[in-house]
Amino acid sequence: MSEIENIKLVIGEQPLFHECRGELIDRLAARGRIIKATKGQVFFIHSEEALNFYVITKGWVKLFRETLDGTQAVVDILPAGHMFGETSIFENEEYPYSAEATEQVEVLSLPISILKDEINEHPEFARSMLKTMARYRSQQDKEIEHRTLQNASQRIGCFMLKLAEQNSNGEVVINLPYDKSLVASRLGMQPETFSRALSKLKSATGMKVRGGTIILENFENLTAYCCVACTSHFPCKEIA
Amino acid sequence: MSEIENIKLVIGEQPLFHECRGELIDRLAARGRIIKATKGQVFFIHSEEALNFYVITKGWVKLFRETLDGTQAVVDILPAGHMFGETSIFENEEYPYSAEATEQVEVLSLPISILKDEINEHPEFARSMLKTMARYRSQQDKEIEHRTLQNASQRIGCFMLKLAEQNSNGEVVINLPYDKSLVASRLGMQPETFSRALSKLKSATGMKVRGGTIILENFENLTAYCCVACTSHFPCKEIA
DNA sequence: CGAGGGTTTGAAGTGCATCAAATAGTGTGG
DNA sequence: CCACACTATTTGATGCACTTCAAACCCTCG
Repeated sequence: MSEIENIKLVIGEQPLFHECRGELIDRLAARGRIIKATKGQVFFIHSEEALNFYVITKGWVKLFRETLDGTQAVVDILPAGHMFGETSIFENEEYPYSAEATEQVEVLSLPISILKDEINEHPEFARSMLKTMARYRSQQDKEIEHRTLQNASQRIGCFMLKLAEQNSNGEVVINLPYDKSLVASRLGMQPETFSRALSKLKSATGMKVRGGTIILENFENLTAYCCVACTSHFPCKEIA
Repeated sequence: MSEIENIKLVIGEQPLFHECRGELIDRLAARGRIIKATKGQVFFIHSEEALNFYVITKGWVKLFRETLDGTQAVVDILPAGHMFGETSIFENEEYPYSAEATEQVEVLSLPISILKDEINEHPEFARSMLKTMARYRSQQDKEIEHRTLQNASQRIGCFMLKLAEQNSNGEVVINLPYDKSLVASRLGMQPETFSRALSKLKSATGMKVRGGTIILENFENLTAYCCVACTSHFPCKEIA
């Protein structure tokens, strides 16, 4: 498959571009570039001039900001299928955070100017962007809430619930998508705290932990533990 | 002035409606209602069906969510000129939080269906909503960051910086817009913590506190203290 | 003046961070 | 396939920041 065809495919899978005509897809694809990155590679840094936005096609990308003394705050860690850097159109053309690969990552880079034109010219596109943004916003709202109402173990449990799948035995299986210390930073805690909080969670819910795989008899053990300190009702995995 | 005229005036002042033609303003005004509320009065509660959105014309409105046991997380506290409940169009027609008056408050209530129509029919409107939402989002992002990187005193200082005005003597004057305990909840801390953190801030920066009024020799004392633990550079009061 | 909220202060407890060190896990080259 | 090097994770000990509960204080307003 040619690179262009590949790019078209990737773009076509984006919910944001679902309502777009083929003509736009062609235009985007013509100017897109696939970038392969290895762990730690930086795509752009905070407040740099924003020329491109990115669509993740493989791996996980960490968004973060850091203070002068190097302490960093993780904004989010995004999986394949998500975009980043696209909000720069609203932020004086500057990236609002830094972005780096957490492992072997593949992204599609697209010029941000196209986005802007598209918003102005195609109302359906603006609408679909509005929807995407609203969804993300309500997720971030919840994030703030969790940081104030939940303790470390509950945040971990809540994070797991969003990843949980029920297997054929009726057991709940959870696979952490990346390193524990990365999960820790995503949840705003130290790796040491994560480790200790996880063992507390383990003894509270009877879950079995082996590396990044967690097995649990049923959801209830976990929801009873976590969702007490949350204002939403389980099931709440409206990530889509 | 008639109520309708009054309502039109209020709507006209909303950045969100700046680009809208008079015809829409008329339509909105015809269906708007002014509501006066006293302290503690609830406009709507979390997950209730969303029929109206609101524009604050006087006073402050607290947005919050609460867990089953009554613990509450303050999402935001909004001043006159801001809207709330408007994001429900993207949240299955449910309010994503509860809203109550923090004091004597006046709001304009408008049917949410109009918003939805407007987005679909007028691209400029969708764009302006997109911009509003993006701005708010970057604010909330910063909020998350502050909760992880700043301690209580720094959060208070940062909150003050956004309210600071320089007076004719070159002094910096800050007036807390509402009760200290409300500020505390807005910043995600207990009133007691606020009180103690404020005195620490006082001795660290040499500020003078009398009730809700704070006077400071210059910005630098405060920025040096707070902005160390932030990834943005002062001045950062891009609230608009 | 007195009632009631808001605010401050004190004492004690909890949770998370930090620093340091041990252990488990992973991938590499021999 | 093993040993080594390196990283991720766990564990321990200690300290600090914030919370909690309790009580005093202050301020305002009827």
